[in-house]
Amino acid sequence: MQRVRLVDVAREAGVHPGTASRALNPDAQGEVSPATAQRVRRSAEKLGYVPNTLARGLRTSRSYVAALVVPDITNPLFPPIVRGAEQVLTGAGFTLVLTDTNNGVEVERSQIASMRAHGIDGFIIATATWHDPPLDELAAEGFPTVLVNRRCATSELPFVGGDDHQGVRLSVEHLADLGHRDIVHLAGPSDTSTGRERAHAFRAAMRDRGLPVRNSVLECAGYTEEAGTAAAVRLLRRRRAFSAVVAANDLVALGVMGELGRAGLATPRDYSITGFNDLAFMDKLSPPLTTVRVPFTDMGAQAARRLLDWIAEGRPTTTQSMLPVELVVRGTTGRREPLRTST
Amino acid sequence: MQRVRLVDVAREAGVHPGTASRALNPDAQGEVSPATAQRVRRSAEKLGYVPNTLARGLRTSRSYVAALVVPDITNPLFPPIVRGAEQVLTGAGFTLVLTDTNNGVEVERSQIASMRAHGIDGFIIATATWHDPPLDELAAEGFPTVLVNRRCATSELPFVGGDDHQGVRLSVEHLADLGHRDIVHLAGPSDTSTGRERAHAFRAAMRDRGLPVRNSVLECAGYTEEAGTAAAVRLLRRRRAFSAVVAANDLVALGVMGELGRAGLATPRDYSITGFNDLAFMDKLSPPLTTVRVPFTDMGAQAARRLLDWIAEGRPTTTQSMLPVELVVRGTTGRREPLRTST
DNA sequence: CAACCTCACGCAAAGGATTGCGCACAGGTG
DNA sequence: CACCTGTGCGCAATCCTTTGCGTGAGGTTG
Repeated sequence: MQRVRLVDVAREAGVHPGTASRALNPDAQGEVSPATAQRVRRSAEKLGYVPNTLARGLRTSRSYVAALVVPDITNPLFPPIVRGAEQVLTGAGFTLVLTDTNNGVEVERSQIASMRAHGIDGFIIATATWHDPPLDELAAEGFPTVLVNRRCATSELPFVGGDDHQGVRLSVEHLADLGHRDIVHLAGPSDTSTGRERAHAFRAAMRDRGLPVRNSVLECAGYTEEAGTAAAVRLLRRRRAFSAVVAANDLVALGVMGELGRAGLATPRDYSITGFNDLAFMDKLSPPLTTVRVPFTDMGAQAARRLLDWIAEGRPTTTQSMLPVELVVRGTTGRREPLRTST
Repeated sequence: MQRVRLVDVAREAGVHPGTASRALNPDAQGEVSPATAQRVRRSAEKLGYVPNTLARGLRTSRSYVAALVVPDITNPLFPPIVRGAEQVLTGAGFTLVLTDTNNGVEVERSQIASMRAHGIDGFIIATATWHDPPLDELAAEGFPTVLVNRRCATSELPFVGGDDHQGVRLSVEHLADLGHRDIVHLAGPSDTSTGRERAHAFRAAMRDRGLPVRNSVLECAGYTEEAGTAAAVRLLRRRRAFSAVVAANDLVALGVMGELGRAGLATPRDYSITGFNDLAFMDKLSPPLTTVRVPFTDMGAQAARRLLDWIAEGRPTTTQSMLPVELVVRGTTGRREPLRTST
């Protein structure tokens, strides 16, 4: 275990533990003479003193630990967020605890409780659903919490995410510029803010371009490839013409492309499709996916900074912030060709 | 903060805090009458008591926190490991702290120190380099630590990884079966166990098939796409015939395919190539990558179990364990065609 | 020279849970 | 009825650091 305690350092330096504490604590520099401080620091170094963060936390009720809650770390959009947050946090002397709820709201609740018992200083939450009681509770208590990527309906918690509206608008306009009129949106689940807002933005963008919006939105069961596949099945079954699809995200797009491919439809020949997120390797598909790039690393980093600010200031500093996104045009979007309906 | 303390529960139940502690602690069930225990538990529930893990940890020097150290969470091979470990850990009432060293050995050292100051109970390390002093230190102190994916030369720390030998052997034999003789291995960095061992396995497998091994191994600077690109440049510059390459991992393979493609060489027409790891989306490339599938989620889970065992038993339970891997044959390997040298 | 101020440091409590030790009481035995 | 055993529980120390308060020495001012 940790053999050397503050007392040991104090004894070595010939001072009282309290003095040693002050000497080592930058915030209390003024309260101890430079000479003594120097001596204490030297002793600490000599003995290899490492403060016991638990004991400190017990006294100060500050643990310098922040928790990041993700729905599924295996989904490639989260690692960059984790990384961005981790860099900022450790840069500020904080430690990151990570928890993966496996998309379970019950797990989310219990994990949040457990983390709080561990005395963490704040949360970064990437699992927000549109109605999310545990988060409302956090918000009500004023516990430092910032939402990332997704937000929820009610709470006034600070949020940092990508500019979904802009991303969808860019996609729609790009497709419209290519001559597409019958564009469908395979929306994300409506219990997520991203699902709702992208769908909303889609309708708005379509209307602005004078394109038909009736029955142009299908909701997917999740942000997964399987959900995309299922949505594509429904899409084909409708026997309704479409020449382009705006997918809720890259994974959904992948599922759609797979299913449509099985039905004999190829992109960009038979239809155009856009994704969202620009996950790793999306440029290596064939054809490479046209999608919206979201600065996830920045998102994680910003969320962490917001959280740190809140912890330092004692109250939330900003509310919502949207990071700019960018449409990256690749191979899955092309000029609209004479319509071909499904088999 | 946490309003309700053990004292509050004790008062509510009309007992001494010490008794309340025992009543709530499963390990001390025998020391308190069932009736009292019942009453205390009821009070605890009624008040919504959540034990303060810091205070408990301070006394017991057990924090129920384990740390996972990865070199770069953004590398798609790590998220599954994280996930596997996280599931097992939280299942056992543990919390996972994650730290990303950004491939820096100095960061690794400081993070390990910082984590220990936080009183964590053990480490799962995925950053091991072949010579890794911080790990030797951990090993020497007998601090619960298990290595995952990579191990190091010296330490006797428990290790769980994929069966690199088997993976490489399967790749080589597959290529040999397709008629390839001039196979090169683009090895991983020799300061990683995976780099060394895959290279070793490659030579052994080649020899066993009676294939030439002289100058057949080139070391890459890292496990990245860029390193693969650089290696491919060197490969072409040698102007030495080859018809197949066994890449150190998928990322390297991707880099190689990119560079060789720029030189006018296509797979599987002009050369065959195998990867290692079977990252997400590798089946969606064109052509889809032939590679070795490694059970990363299991790996993470097993590593976590080993760690938990060690913590519970007070000493390491097993030493090395290799998980079986599997060659998944896809589109980047084909029959050897008449050789074409580079431009 | 006395009264007062400042600065540096010591003292001890606090933070919340665990646990070894010992006491008291209930039940059993001679 | 007296004594003994065992069980259930209370007491207080402990884990380690931080911090409000107090004290003494040394210096300044009237």
